[in-house]
Amino acid sequence: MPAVKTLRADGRRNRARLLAAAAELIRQEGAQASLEEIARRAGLGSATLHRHFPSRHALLEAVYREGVEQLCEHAAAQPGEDPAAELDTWVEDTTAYIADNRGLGIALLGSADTVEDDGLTADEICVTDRLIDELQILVDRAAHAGVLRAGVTGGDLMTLMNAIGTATEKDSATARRLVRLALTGIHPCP
Amino acid sequence: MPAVKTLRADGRRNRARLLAAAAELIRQEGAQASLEEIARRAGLGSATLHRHFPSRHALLEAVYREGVEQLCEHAAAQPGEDPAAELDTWVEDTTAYIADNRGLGIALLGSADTVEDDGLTADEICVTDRLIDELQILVDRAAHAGVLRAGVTGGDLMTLMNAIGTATEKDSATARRLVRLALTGIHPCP
DNA sequence: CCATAAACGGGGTATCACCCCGTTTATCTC
DNA sequence: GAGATAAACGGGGTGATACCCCGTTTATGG
Repeated sequence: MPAVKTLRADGRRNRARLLAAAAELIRQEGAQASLEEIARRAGLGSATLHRHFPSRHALLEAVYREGVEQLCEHAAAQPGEDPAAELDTWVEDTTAYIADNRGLGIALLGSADTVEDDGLTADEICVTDRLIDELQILVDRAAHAGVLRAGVTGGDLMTLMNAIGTATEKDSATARRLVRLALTGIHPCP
Repeated sequence: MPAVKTLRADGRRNRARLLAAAAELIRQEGAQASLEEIARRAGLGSATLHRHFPSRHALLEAVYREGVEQLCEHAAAQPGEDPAAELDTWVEDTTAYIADNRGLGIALLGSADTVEDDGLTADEICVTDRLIDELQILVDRAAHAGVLRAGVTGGDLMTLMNAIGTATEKDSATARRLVRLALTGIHPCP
């Protein structure tokens, strides 16, 4: 028997429907979208939503994770030659994604301290780690090439990305411009 | 008769109580604090709160404005000699303030598009303008001194400040570090 | 001091998050 | 393949909330 509990077939299917409906509504209305409406659009009862995702935070986290996976695959598919440009591009693309998916980042960051349920934090860290792991590879490479200001961490950039992406909701062009602005500061001057 | 309608004495007093209660609760619970609870703490009925502030956005905006006034006075009281350092300090201080007053910035930025009431936008622009006016003086001075990268506007910095301040809620030390990180990019290299 | 309009707040409605618990359904065993 | 078993479901209840109607109280100016 597997260590991780496996969902029943209908459970998996309904969970996927909920995630799809949530992603759609969140893109339209932001992270405070009605959970009832999400369940309604998925054609399921609200109790089912709450069983799969015990809190709003858990649902947001799951939606976020899906996008993150896509981003990571996208990033992995584009190995660049210039470490600085590679880092910049990844950070810029990821920030634009966060901007396009309104409020996900801040909802995750901001509700971390209000989460009182145990066990949930583990999952959350998992997602952040997935992103930071990917980012840290680029950060290390840039640092090794000497094109990164000392003391800059993957976590710093992660927070910055979340910040800019969230503040420019639905306006990924501005997000890109601002992140580029902020990024020019992380490279030592020629 | 004055063009602006003046409030009755009790109206002014109760409005002030509501603002004080709102500022306190928002500092504790963030921008999604219960409006009923704010009215309760002010010792007033919820209808009174809704009469003074027709939407959550209007209330947040009023609370924000008070803090902004203080910030502007604080900034005006410290005329520096180095334009670059002066700009940096103002941006850093203001960002730290935003961080300390959880979610105010993003709540204002993010709900701008959901506001359907007319006339409200005018007030909102007013507050943003007050801050940007102050900022633009510093930006212009830095630009004139040649210590500002071309194309950087007061609005860019404003969004960046809101972004970082909001993402680092309650952690103004991190806010300061990140804003300093982002800022080093806005000055041309020596 | 009185008339008038401004300001108030109790209580209504609608919506929401979240949960209980009886019902349906997938899956496993024989 | 049929029945046992537990997993998954969802109708509907609870309590809290945002927001508003409307009868009552109170400030203010003549």
